[in-house]
Amino acid sequence: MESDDALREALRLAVDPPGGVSIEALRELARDDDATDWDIATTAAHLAVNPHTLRYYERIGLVRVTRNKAGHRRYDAAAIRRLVFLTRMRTSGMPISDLRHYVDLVDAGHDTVPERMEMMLEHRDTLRSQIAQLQLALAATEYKIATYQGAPLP
Amino acid sequence: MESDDALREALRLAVDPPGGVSIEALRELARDDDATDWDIATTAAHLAVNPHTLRYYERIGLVRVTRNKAGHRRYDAAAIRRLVFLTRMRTSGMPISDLRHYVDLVDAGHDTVPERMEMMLEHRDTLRSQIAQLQLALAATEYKIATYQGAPLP
DNA sequence: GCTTGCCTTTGAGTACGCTCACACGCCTAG
DNA sequence: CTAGGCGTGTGAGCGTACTCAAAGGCAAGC
Repeated sequence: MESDDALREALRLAVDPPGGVSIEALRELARDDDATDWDIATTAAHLAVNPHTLRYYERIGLVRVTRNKAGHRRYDAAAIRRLVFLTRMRTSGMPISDLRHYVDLVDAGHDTVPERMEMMLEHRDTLRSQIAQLQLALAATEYKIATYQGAPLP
Repeated sequence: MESDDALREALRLAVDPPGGVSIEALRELARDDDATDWDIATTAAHLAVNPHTLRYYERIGLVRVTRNKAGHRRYDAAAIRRLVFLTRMRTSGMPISDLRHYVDLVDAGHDTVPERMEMMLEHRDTLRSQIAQLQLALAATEYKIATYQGAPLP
């Protein structure tokens, strides 16, 4: 039933919000475990990033990706999960250097959990103030809109 | 009462949130109108930007700034208001090129109100999805934190 | 008078995060 | 068998938005 899979894939791509893999797609990837590894194009499409970016992330050590016998990248569920996390952190403004440090900590094992938590706590604060800033900007924008709607004022 | 002013200024600087002039400070600036123009250092401090950035914004035509007889910039209430708006738009990700276009429209007069409103409507949408993205990132971050707190899990 | 410090202009330099060019390899369809 | 399409690694290039360097001016305090 290959066309069935293709159809489901197309539907999923059409439905998923831009800029993120859906939770459902991720869950499905986790369910059948190792059979459904994605190639670089599929992965890039789901994550809404450039395939070049995925190669770049691997080059700088953010993810390790296995290869098939042709030497092509195959992204398994663990890699996708990490990439989802990484792209979320990136789109929320965490610098690449911090992410490199973070994955180094992950690779170093359980002893680094306190430092990782410290990083996440700090990022949480950053995110909260970012959201607050954006809400101010949104208010300013809506104020302008209201002004333009209300009066022919400059 | 110059030391009084200085004291109030210091207090205001201490209290204002980083990354923004307070509404109160702006209102006061508007109240006594032309007497309280700010120099570049004061303006930069209130807007939480580098003085170099203010010169840059003027250079590329985002603001017009008057000079005192020594040739130094003096930011009046109108300039500050525009800069507050500009920095809000910048911190919320509007590109400089769009801002240039926007101020050109403002300078071109009332006829451009529809296009300006169009820009603001579009930016409002951008902001809303940005906020949604950040809230996803916040949820992911809080999930990590909870994981690290709950179990000594990777 | 001279130093100190903040200001001026202009052109150049930097940081970041991709993004691309190039030269080549594998696999499938016609 | 060969052409098309997608993949590979590596070094170089790019866009954005600042950020700084250099050379000099003015004004107040010692």
